[in-house]
Parts: sequence; structure tokens; C-alpha cells
Amino acid sequence: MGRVPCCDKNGLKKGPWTPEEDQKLIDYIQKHGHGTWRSLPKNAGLARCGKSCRLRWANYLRPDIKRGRFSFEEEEAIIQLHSVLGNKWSEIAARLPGRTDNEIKNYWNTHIRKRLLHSGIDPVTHRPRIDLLNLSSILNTVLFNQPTQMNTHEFLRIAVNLLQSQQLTSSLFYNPAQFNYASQWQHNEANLGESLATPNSNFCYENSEQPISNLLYEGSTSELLSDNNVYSNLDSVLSTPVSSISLTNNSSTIINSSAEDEKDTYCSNYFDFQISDLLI
DNA sequence: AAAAATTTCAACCGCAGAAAA
DNA sequence: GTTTTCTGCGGTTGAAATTTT
Repeated sequence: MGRVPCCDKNGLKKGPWTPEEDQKLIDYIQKHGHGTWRSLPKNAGLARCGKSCRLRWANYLRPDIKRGRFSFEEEEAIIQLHSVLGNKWSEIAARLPGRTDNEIKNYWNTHIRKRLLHSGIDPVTHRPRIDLLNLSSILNTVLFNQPTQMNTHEFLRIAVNLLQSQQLTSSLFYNPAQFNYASQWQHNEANLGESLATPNSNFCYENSEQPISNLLYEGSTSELLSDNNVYSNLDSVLSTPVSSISLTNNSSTIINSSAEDEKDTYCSNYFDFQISDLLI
């Protein structure tokens, strides 16, 4: 013999919750806790199944849920976590306080996934999804036809993935201070808990077996790396601001970029690119 | 101004594993 | 040990909202 049936399936309401239903659920849980979800609807006077109540509470009514747009930092965290964990939305949510798995999943499918595809990255593997010739062609189009829409973030993402596809070895350095971003990343990773598998970021691993690029940062003006930039978190650890970015493969520079005007702070996401080396 | 197309996201569905009888 | 339910998860849907034509 098994358990008694979960609930009477007949006559249960489905679809959007009304404010009255929400209030009943909130009042009940605040008073008694949710207990077993199966028995909650009856006790709380709701014509819903327990599963629907659980979902409504977990994804919408819970008091610790953060509302509003995802910050840039949250978005980058999601991408990094997804590159390691895949579509394990509940595990990703557990590492983003106040965000629900459903919300993260929706945000991934509606925003991040498209953004990665736009940058030439396969959102499943987090690897370049196009060959170098196609990438060159895309860079040409983006840089020369729509230069003002190309920000540092997108530039770096495309460039790093280009380097990845060239099978270079890993690490991201800040030069001349020789700051090794890999160690910072490993520190952050340690805080994520033990369940993470081998890191698989798009960048910044030293002594990794995975082929990945070197990035050398040189110059001044930290604004370049702030605001809407994948490397904004570098700001906190860089003692010298940055004004130009070079991508190298140890021996030769592949891409150089420099700000057109150092006084142009938040707008200095726009660069003069010299991408002749990219054109195969 | 209105119709059509597209995007968003709350909620549902089905499944797997855990738990209970 | 077996059967049945419960819970939580990820994929998907479709109504509502927003944008485009």
C-alpha cells in the first residue's frame, strides 16, 4: 500500500494567482510554516494543489526574493556558473542570493543566451561556435559598420574566444604589475563550494590543461574596465588604471585596442581597433 | 491608431529520486 | 521488497506586455 493520494485533482484552480490567494498563502505560511505542501492548500483554504502553492511561494511570494533587473555582476556570475554547472538552475540560484531558479532560467533563455550567440559563443559549450573566417567577417562588420555599438565587453568576449580557438595556453595577467587574475578567480571559485567541477571559464586560467588565451592589460583609466564590462571586477584589484588592452599569445600581439580619448570615461567603451592581424 | 510580430515570464507539465506505507 | 505518493527540478507553454510595422 502506498500513501494516500496527494489531493483531489478535481475542482482545483489553475492559472494566475489572485492577490487574495497570495495573501492566504502568505498568511498561512507566516503563521504555520509551509509544512507538507500536500496538506497546505486545504488548511490554508486554497483551491490549489500543493505543487502550485509551493511554486508560487518559492518563485514569487518568498520574502527574501530580490526583485528587479539583474545587475551586470549577477549576469556575469550566471554565465560563469553556467559554464561550470550547465543547466542546473537550482544550483546556480543557490549561489545568487535572492534569485530563483525559474527567474535565472528565464533570464538565461531570454537575454544571456541571445547575447552569447550574438558574440559568437555557443551557449551550451561556452566555446566559439564559428570558425575563424566567419569570426573575422563578423568582426569586420561590427567594427567598421557599427563602431559605436561595440563595447569593451563584446570586444573582449569575441577576442578571447578567437584566441581560445587558436589553442593557446591559459592565463590572464595584468601587466605591468603582473597581477595574476587566475589566483583571484580560484579564490572566488573556492567560495562557491566543493561541488564545482573543473573550471571552464572563457578566460583566465593558469596552469590549466584547457587551451585558453593570455590577456595582457596595459595603460591607464580604470573607467575602461568599469560599467558594462566583463572585467569590471578587475577594478577592485588593479592598482594602476587601464587605458589600452592587448591580446597576445606570449610572443606577438594579436589585437591592440586603445581608448580614443582618456577623458571620455563611461563612453570610452569605444575603441580604435587595429584588427589587421585578425584578418586571415 | 491599430494590427501584427515579437518578447517576456509566471505557471504548468512530466520526470526522477526520495520517502512513506 | 514493492508500490504509491511527495518533492523538487528542468523544459516548455501561452497569455500578457511590449515593440514594430
